[in-house]
Amino acid sequence: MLDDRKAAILRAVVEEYIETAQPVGSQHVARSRGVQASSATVRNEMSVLERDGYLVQPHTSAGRIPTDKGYRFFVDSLHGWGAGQLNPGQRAEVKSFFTKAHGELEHMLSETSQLLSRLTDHTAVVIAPPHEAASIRSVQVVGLGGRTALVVAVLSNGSVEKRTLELPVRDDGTPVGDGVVAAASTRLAGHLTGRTVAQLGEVPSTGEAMVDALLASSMRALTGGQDEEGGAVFVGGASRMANAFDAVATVRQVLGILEEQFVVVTLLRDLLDRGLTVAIGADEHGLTPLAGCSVLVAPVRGADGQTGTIGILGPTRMNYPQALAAVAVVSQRLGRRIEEG
Amino acid sequence: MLDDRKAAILRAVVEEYIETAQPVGSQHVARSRGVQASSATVRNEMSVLERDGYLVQPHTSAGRIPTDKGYRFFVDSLHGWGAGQLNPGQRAEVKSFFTKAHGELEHMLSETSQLLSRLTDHTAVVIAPPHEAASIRSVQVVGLGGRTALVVAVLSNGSVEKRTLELPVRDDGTPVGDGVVAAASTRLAGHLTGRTVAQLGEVPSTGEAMVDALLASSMRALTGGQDEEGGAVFVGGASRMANAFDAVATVRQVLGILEEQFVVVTLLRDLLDRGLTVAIGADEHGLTPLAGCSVLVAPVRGADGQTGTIGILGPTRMNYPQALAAVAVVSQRLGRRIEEG
DNA sequence: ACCTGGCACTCGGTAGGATCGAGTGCCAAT
DNA sequence: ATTGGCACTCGATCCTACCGAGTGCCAGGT
Repeated sequence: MLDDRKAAILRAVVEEYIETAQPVGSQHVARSRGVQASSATVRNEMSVLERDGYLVQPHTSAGRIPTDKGYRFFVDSLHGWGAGQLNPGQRAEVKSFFTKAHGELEHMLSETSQLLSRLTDHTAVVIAPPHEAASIRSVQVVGLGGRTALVVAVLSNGSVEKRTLELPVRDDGTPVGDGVVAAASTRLAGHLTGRTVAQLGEVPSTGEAMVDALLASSMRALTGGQDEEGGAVFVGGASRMANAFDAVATVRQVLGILEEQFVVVTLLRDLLDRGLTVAIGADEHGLTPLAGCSVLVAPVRGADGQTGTIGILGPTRMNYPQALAAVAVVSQRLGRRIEEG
Repeated sequence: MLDDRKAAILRAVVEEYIETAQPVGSQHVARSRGVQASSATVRNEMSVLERDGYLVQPHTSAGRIPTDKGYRFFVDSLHGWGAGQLNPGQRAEVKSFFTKAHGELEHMLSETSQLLSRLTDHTAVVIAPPHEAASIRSVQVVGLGGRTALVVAVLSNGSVEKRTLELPVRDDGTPVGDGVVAAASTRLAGHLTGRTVAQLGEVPSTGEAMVDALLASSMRALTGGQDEEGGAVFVGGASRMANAFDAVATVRQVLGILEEQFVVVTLLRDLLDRGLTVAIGADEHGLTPLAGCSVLVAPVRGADGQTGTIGILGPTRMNYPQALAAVAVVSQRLGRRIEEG
């Protein structure tokens, strides 16, 4: 693909550009270790790299900047060679975070997104594991006093799903009473407890019309709301996006995307499905408003093979080794932590 | 305080500055309707207004810009005179939103924050009503399979509280079984159902040690986590903050504040307590990182006298009449909607 | 055949200077 | 007390010159 020297030069350019955000010239590259050549030679090589699409010049007689393809080569060559390490302070931070972590899953995931953001100084995203595989530990129908009731399901992974529904009304126009609600509740519990969310099945008729009606709407509520497709999204450190770009318009655009949870979830899931861990630029992740951004993902494997997702979003010129290391270690420890419950 | 002409001039300056974001000069003011004077007179008046702290000049021989004090006078004079109206399109949007609104409270509040943000083109905040006043409709302890269990409480306002806890262990080191969990669950339900969250009281001893231990830790979990003080925070349209300022550093700072839920909640609650509906600049809202920002709040009164909060956050040079109108109508309709359940 | 030092050239960025014009402050006249 | 007039200020804009990092290319060396 690229001979050793070209690769070394390209790596040097990427590294320096990531650090300085300035176009890098042949002299700097020639001086950098790992490259054994005069600036003139480097110039020649760089012009070839440019012709091959790894570098661009912002304008004639300026240094070179990596293209998305350039970054891609960089991270690929990185991937093989063993990623970077977190510095000791960060390692300690991660460790103390996960030993102190406790309480609600949601809360912990939210905190995790902030941790990851702090580690990388970029925006982090954490997506809770979907609960398709989880089994139902308890279901309950609770009347709320008015015409409305709530179906509450507790899942084996500790999450709680709830749906509101309208109580069926009797012929005289009044909603059904506590007795009917209780009957439906126990019957629902009897038939659904232990099943997985994915396969709820049917609850056989009781013979009592009102109870059946309530059961039906409960089931509808439970299965209906499910289409959210995967768990909640936690975005941490969105404000750090403002460090990444100096055009306020760009910041706006990126933040706009981050507000659309659906888009974010789809993006990360899609990348995982494609087996990518890092997507560089719009060509790879497919979101034109995120041109100039890279996305980094990792699955979080807990028990039961259910997987959550974590990722970070930053400018294409981000510190990939550091970010990859952070994502890797956090995904690993978070997975372990979830497994423990 | 200010004679009529000065007031009119000040108003004219504020209005034009809000619209154009440019320092406004005496000629523009003289030409604006509501002011009957030559530009020379306006100049004299404006220099008085500047001496009194209502206006500033960014630099000599430039137009004037309102100070926070100037904005304050403006919104006060507005307040008396009857705020602005939403335009018909926006009215329609609000109406259709609240007729279509359905489902989970949380989901609706989140959507509402986005609605409010869309209406005002600023960042909106919605805080769910605290559930101190709500009564408990159902409590349940559910074992999760490992050493952990979940206490789930359904409240009369439709919200669900859950806390994880460690199951007590028997002498032989194994966690207590389903029987104990069930016993604790029913006992808990018996004693707490119907009470308000604020006054949970004590659950009398059962005589069985394991059950008592589980009851105790359940109660600790229920009362302990309560300190979150008020409901969840929903921030809508944070990305619009990037429209308000063109210094990326400012945007960063403001977004940073928005990420600290506690600060946001405290801010809005504090303003409500002080009886303010609009706080202009750091002097009034007290957050130096939000210098150059105004905060607009309104309570959302639902049933039971429990109140949520909505607010918007924007640059001091925001369209106050429009924003006030939007906040007012949304708070009103949201309150009504919540009351209905 | 490949590197490398040397050299002319390019072009963005910065600094200095001239000009423009919106806006002010002040004064004298009404 | 108000207003027209006038000199003055000062940011914004434009132009020019210049600097320097960087390039492309060539000719000489290994």
